[in-house]
Amino acid sequence: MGDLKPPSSGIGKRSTISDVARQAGVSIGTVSRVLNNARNVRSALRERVLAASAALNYQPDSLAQGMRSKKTGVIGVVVPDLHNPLSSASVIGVEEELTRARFTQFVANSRYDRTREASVLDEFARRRVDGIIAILARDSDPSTIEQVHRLPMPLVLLEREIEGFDTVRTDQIAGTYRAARHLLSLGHRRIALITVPTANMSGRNRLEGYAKALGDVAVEVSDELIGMDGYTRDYALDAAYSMLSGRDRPTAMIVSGGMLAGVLDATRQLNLTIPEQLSIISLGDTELAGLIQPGITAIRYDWAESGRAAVRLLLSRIDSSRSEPKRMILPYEFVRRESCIEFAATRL
Amino acid sequence: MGDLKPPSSGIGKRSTISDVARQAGVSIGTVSRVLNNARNVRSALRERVLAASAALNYQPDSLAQGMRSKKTGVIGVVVPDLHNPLSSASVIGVEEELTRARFTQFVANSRYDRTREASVLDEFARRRVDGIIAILARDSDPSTIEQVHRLPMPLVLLEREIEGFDTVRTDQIAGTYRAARHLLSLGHRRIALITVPTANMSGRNRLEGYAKALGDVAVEVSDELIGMDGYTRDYALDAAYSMLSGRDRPTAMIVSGGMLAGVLDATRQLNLTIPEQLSIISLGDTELAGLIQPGITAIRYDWAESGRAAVRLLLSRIDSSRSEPKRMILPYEFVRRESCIEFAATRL
DNA sequence: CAATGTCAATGAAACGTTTTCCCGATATCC
DNA sequence: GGATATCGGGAAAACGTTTCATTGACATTG
Repeated sequence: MGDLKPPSSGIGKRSTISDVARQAGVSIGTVSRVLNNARNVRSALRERVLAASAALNYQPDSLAQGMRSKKTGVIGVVVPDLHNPLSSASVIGVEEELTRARFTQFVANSRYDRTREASVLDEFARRRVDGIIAILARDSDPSTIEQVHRLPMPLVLLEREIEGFDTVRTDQIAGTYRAARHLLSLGHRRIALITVPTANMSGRNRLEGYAKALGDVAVEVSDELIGMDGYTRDYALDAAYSMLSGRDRPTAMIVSGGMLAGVLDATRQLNLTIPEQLSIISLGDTELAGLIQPGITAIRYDWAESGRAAVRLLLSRIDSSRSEPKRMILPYEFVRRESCIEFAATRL
Repeated sequence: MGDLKPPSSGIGKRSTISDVARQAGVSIGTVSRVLNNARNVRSALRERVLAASAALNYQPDSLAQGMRSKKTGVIGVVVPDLHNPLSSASVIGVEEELTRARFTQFVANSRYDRTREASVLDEFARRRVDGIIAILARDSDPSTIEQVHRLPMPLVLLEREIEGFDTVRTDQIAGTYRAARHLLSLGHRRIALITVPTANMSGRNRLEGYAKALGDVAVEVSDELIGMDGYTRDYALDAAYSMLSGRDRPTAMIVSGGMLAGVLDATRQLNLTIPEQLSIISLGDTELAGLIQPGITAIRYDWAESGRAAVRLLLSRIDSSRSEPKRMILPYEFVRRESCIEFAATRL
C-alpha cells in the first residue's frame, strides 16, 4: 500500500500547501493568507499554521505561485560579453541589488550575436520574467528595436539608448572628451581612438566626445586614427598594429578598457614603449590598467553602480508603472597614472 | 463588452494553448501532442495546428509546462566570486554548454558567504531547477555537506569534492607540484605559497602538491611561508607583504591567479623587482599574468572547459540517473614566461 | 429586534500546460 | 464476418498556488 519508492537519499517528497493545511486543520486558503501575511486571521490559527509549516519544512512552489500571481520574482539579464569588465561588473551590481530585493536572475551572454540575443529575449519572455536588464549588442539595429518594443515586460537598458525605454549609462561623451582634452593639452595632435562600433551608443558617444574635444582646438578627425569596427582584444590588436606600424603614427591613443590588452599586445610586438613613444588612456579603469607598468591613466566608470541603478529603475517601473522613461547618466572619474607624457617628450 | 484597456504598446495578451486549439478547431490535447511531436496525429490536423500556432505567435508558458511536467529546463549556478577568473570563466563555459542543450541558467554569487550560499541553494530548490552546478565556498563545512545531501535535484561540484557527488576539477595537486618542482629545480628553497584556505579542496590540493614537491627534495614546509587564510586581493597583499618584509624572505612564490594582483601590489610597495628579487608562478593563467611585464609563468587551467564538462555530467545525470558519482580531473598546462630565474641569480 | 456590517474562514475557480483515460473508427486477423 | 488490435483525438484530471465569492457568527445600528 502507498508508495513503494525506496527512501532514496534526501529526495523526500516536498510538502505542499495542502499538507500544511491538513496538518494545521485549516483550509489551504487560510494557509496562503497566513504566509502572505494578509489580515483576517485569528492569531491562534496563525500560530497553528506557522507551526505546521515549519514542522513540514514547507517551501512554496514558485512555479505555482508565479503561474497564479503572474509575478515570478525573476529578472532576465543579458550582456554581450561576460569576459568584458563592463559586462561582468554590471552583472555583479545587478546581482547584488536584485538579491537585496529578493529577486533571482537569469544571466545570459549574447556574445554580440544578434541572433543569440533575440532568442535570449524571447526565452526570457517565455519564462515570464518580471523584467529585463540588457546591454544590447547593437541598439541601432532595427530588429532589436522592434523586438524590445514587443516585449511584454519592462526593460531597462544599460549603456544603450532606445526611444521610450529607461536607460542607465555612464557619461561616455564627457569621459572621452576629458581623455582627449587631456592628451591635447599635453600637446598631442595625432590621437587615435580604438573602441566599439557606433552601432551601439557607447561607440557613438565616445566618438562624439572625441570629435568635440578635437574640434575645440581645431584638430581634424582623421579616419585612419579611428578603429571602431570590432569588440575584441584581437580586433584591437590588429587596429592598433596597423596604425602604429604605418608612417606618421599616432603619438597618443584612447582605447576602451576591454580592448586595452590588444593595444598593449600591439605595442609590445612593435617594441614601442609607453609612455615614451605612445601615450595611452583607457576608457574604463579595469584591473589591468592599474596593475601593469606603467600604470595606465584611465577614465573610471563604476559599472557595478550602473547595475544597481538599473535594478532600482526596473523595480520602480515594475510596481508603479510610470510612463515617461527615465535616463540616468553616471559620472566618470579621471584616474591619472603614468601612461601619458607631453608630446614634446615623445620619441617619434 | 470586452476589455477597455488601451492598446498599450506591445503588451498584447499572450495567446495560450486553448487559443491555438480554438483557432485550429481541435482540442488542447491535440495541440500539445503536435507541439511535443508525439505520434498519433493526422498530418492534416498537424498542419492546421502548426499554422494556427504560428499565426497566433504562440509560445508555451514555461511555468505551466514546468508545473505539469516537473521539468523546468533551468539550471542553477552558484559561484563564490564573480570577479575571480575561476568563477567567471566557469560561468561562461557553463552558459555556453547549457545554451547548446536549450537550458537556461540562474546565476548567483555567494561572495564566499556560507549564509548567502545556503539561501541561494534553497532558492534554487524552491524554483524547481532541474539541477545545480556549484563552486561551493567551503566543501569541508558540515552545514554545506548536510544541505547538499538534502537537495532534491542533481548537483555537480566544480573544484570541490563531497562524498557521493559528481565532480569536475582541474588537477591542482599535479599543477602545484609542477610549479614547486620548477622553482626547486631552479635552486629555490624558500618558496612561499599564497592561495585559498584549506576549507575547500582547491586549497587542500594545492597544499598537498606543494608539500609533496618539497618533500621530494627533503625541504621542510615552514608555516611562515604559507598564506592560506583568505580569498581576496587584499589578503594576498597583506600576506605577501609580511612574508617579503621579514628577514630571510622567500625567494620564490606560488600564488593563485585571483590573488596575483595582491602579491604584485606587495612587491611594488616593497620595491622588489621580479624576477630578480622574487620568482613568481601563478596558479591559473589569468589575463593579467600574460600582460604584465615581466610575463608571469603560470599553470594554466581551462576553466571554461571545466564548466562545459560539468554541464555534460549534470545533463547525463538528469536524464539517466546513474548512481555512482563520477569524478573528472582536467589537466594543467605549464606556461613558461619570464617571472622565474635561478636562485643563484637572485639578489637577496 | 430586524437590518446591516464586519470579521474569519471555507470552498472552489483559475492560471496554462501535460498526460491519462477513454471511446469511436478503422484496420487486421482467423 | 465477427472478434480484436491499432489509431486518432476529445474530455478531463492534475500540478500547487492565489484569490474570489460565499457563508456563518457575531457586533452594530436605527
